[in-house]
Amino acid sequence: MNKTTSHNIVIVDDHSLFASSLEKLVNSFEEFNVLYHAKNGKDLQQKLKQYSEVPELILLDLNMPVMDGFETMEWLHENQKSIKVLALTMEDDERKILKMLSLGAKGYLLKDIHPDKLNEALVQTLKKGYYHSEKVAESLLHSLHSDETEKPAFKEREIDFMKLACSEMTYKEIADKMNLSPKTIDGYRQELFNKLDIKNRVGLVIYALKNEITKI
Amino acid sequence: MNKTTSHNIVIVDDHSLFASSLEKLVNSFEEFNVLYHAKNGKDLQQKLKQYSEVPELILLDLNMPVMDGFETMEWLHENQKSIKVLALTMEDDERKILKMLSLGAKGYLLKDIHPDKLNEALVQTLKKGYYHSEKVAESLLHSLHSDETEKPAFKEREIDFMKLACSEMTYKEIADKMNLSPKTIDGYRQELFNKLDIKNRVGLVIYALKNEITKI
DNA sequence: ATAGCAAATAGGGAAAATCCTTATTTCAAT
DNA sequence: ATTGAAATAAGGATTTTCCCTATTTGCTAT
Repeated sequence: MNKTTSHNIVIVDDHSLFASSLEKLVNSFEEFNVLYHAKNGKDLQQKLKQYSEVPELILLDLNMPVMDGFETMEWLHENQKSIKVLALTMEDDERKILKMLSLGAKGYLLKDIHPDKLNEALVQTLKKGYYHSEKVAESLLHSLHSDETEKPAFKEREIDFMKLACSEMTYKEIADKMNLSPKTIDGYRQELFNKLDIKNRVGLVIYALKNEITKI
Repeated sequence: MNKTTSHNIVIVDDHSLFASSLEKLVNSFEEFNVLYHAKNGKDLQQKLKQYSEVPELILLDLNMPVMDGFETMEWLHENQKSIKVLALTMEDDERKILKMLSLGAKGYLLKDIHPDKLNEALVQTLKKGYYHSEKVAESLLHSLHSDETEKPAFKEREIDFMKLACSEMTYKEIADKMNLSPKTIDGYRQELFNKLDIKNRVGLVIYALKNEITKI
């Protein structure tokens, strides 16, 4: 094994089966070597301290407990700027892609990528500094050209209200819970109905779930 | 390599990166060898025909396009009874676990399982005929002991109504769409509220989405 | 055929949600 | 100090939803 040309990689993913499997795959690539893997951002921070060898590149999952991919990316960009990061996830959600790239990720890979493409992505990221799969590049172009206005900006209290609206509580009960008059809640409701172009509470619930304001 | 004690495995998963990675991992286990992997049930059917060697065991993902894990399990149980199947998926949804086991799966693994446990699961399944992780066993016990009655049986029209209720239509509009009197719709509504122990339409929407009566 | 039973229909009235307009307070920037 | 935006909230009309109860219709088992 030619260790001199072997690049060190770290995998961050809460699914240990996937992480371990991926480690085997990456190790099977000529030029790459997995140092270790971490369960989440916190675990990564600890392991970066613990191990003297610093990886050149991190493969980062987004959905993780404790400290997710976005928080982790933010921290890495602040504290470990020399490490290149590729996001690796199931979801091709346009907003998430943009968010990760804006936080400093060098690329965004989907988990249904072909193994050969992963190798290529790793090589290119180290060589050119970035990599984007066709699918992701397409998504980005689409988001540039689409004139559908992006998600409207919500105020904190509106978001709180939306979350509570996705329950069996009446507006009066929601008002109590938020320590506001029912009439204020009615104002939020009206404002949201207008902004989102919806007709009733079910429309609001559907919007909140589709846009992951809340989960059920 | 001692091929005589090596058991043949097939992986069915639409995420080729995961499938390829998992293949490396399984191949690293002494007693196991991956024959090939398939993208979904249809692909598996074709490959089973194509290759003369029949696997002893299949690792089967649930969420796949074209032909999902449930359909595939059903087909395997009908047509390839000698092949043992382990479901391998992210979701620890009790109903899905029960459904897979009732369709004849020998076990149900979660993708956050530790690699060593996967090896153990494969060994045990071939030796004892089944394997269940602690987490899944717990789920099963819970479902046995929980006296919450299982999903109530819905009438066709009730299901139609529930789907339409997950929209911005008023009950009157739903009645029009279903060619029924609004009062009949109100009857469905009432019946469902009682059956599901919910208070209002938002509760119904949440139920329908949680139980995948409909999707948004 | 007929008793039984579920599905469909429906009335009345109360409660909640919706809609529209307008008013007050707060707080920060000029 | 004044302006202006954001948050809060009231009045009041209308529609939708919710709940209880009752009748009619149509199928099915005996």
